[in-house]
Amino acid sequence: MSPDKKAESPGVLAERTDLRGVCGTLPEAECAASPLATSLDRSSSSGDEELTNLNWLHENLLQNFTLGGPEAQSSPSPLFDIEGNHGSSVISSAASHGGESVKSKPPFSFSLLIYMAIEQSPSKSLPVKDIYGWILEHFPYFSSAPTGWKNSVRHNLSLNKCFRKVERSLGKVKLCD
DNA sequence: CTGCTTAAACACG
DNA sequence: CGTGTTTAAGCAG
Repeated sequence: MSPDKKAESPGVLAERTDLRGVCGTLPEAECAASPLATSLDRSSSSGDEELTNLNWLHENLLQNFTLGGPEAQSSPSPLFDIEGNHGSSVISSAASHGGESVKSKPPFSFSLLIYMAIEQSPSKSLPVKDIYGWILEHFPYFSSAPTGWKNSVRHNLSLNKCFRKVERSLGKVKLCD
C-alpha cells in the first residue's frame, strides 16, 4: 500500500540536515567530514580542549555568561566556579540577575544546562542522576519542577548525540570528543 | 525553516 | 521505577 512513501512530511522535507557538523554517528571514528580541515590547531597545547559538536554553541553562549564583560581572560579554562554556591558566579548571576527572585527559568536551554553540568563535572562525565542534581543544585527553579523537566532533560540527552553515554548499567553521560 | 519545550508513549533492566 | 528513545505538537526567532 502506497509503496510510494516519499516523505512523511508534506511539502519539502529535505532530509535531516542535522546540525552543522555534529557527527556523533559512531563513538569512534573521527568525523572528518570537513574537507577543508581548516586550520584548527589540534595540538591542544594550550589547553583549549573544547571544540566540537555543540561546543560552538555552548562556547559562544557560555562565553556570554562566563565573562560578562569584554574583558578577556588568560585562563584557558575559565570555567565558572560553581560548587559551593556562594561563588556561583555567572550562573547565579545570569540566573538570578535582574531582580526577580531566584525562581525564574534559567536563560539556558536544557541542552546548555546539561552541557554545563557535565563540563563542570570533575571528570567530565556524570550519571544522569547527577545531572539532575547539578541543575537542581544550581537552579531552585527546578527544585519543585512541575514535573516534566526531568523528561525534557532526558530527552535532550538522547537527542543530542554529543552526549556520549558511557558505562553500561548506570548510564554515565560524557561529552563527545 | 530551525530550535527549544512539553507531554507522553514504550522498550528495557 | 528509572533510564533511554522516539513521536508529536506547539511556539519563538
